[in-house]
Amino acid sequence: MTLHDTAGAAREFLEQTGLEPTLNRILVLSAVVAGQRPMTAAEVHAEVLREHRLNRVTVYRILDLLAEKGAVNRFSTGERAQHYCVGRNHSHFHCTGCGRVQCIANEELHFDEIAVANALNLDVSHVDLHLEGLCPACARTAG
Amino acid sequence: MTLHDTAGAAREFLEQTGLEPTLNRILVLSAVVAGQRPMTAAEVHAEVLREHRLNRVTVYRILDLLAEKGAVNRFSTGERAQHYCVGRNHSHFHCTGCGRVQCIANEELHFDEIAVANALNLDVSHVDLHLEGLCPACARTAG
DNA sequence: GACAGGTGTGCAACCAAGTTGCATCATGTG
DNA sequence: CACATGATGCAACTTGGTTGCACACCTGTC
Repeated sequence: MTLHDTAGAAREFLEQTGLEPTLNRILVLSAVVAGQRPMTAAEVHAEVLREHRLNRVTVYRILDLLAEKGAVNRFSTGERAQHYCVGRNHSHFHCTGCGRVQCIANEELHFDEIAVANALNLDVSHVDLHLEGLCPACARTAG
Repeated sequence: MTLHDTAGAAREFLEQTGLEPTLNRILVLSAVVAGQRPMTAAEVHAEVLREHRLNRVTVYRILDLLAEKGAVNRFSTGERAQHYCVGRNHSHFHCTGCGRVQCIANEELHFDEIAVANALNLDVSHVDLHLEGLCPACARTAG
């Protein structure tokens, strides 16, 4: 998948959300959508740079905006950099061997996000389940 | 609870784990144990400094060591600083209003950490459930 | 067409959290 | 005592992210 494949949807989303669909925003959102796994801001920047030059500060600002509008999820793996991805009802597996992060459907984990959010008498707006361990490839090498 | 109340147990833990029970280590571990909620490295440092001077780098190194040995949990809230706490089978609630973080028993959330860890055919060593929202006090102010 | 106001972007400087390299000190062992 | 080992302090550095400010561009009004 390339940025071009996802640019249309990205543009559409921006318009619907009332954000001006500037080229930078379209490309940043497209990059996140096109990415096969959660990406850091630096990775998004590098990806967009392949076809259009823009400042890294702009990437941060756009990602902030998109996260705030709910277009992308922002989460932290415990490493320094935040990660960004799209989609709902999933959690993240972080391989401590190679550092890669992947999304895993909550269904597959038999994890009910809503139930957990409602279990407390607290105003929970966001639930984030983070799994850490070794991916199959790293487990083979380590084992 | 003060550092002195927890120092004995801290010393004992260090000895059992084969770590030299230096004063710095005892005080750092005591501070985390005595803390009512998860603390950042800077908070631990400040707490220990109240009664004994030590370098912030030493705090980072000791916390690393303790996390590695399993004496403390290290986790990330999405803010920049890592948080440290003790105890097992609990998750964390992060108030986006006041920034405070608190531990919540997994039982109370009806969350089965082990089941989630075993749901996948992956080598999961660590599960971390992060809840975000408004604590009662902040919800009152905001609402 | 001139001009005001708002928004998006670039650039340089900055900041906070954490890390690294190296000197020093304490402790233990032959 | 000589030497090795581990803990600590200190300064410098790195990384990811943020801020302040200038400028470009668009839109609406006169």
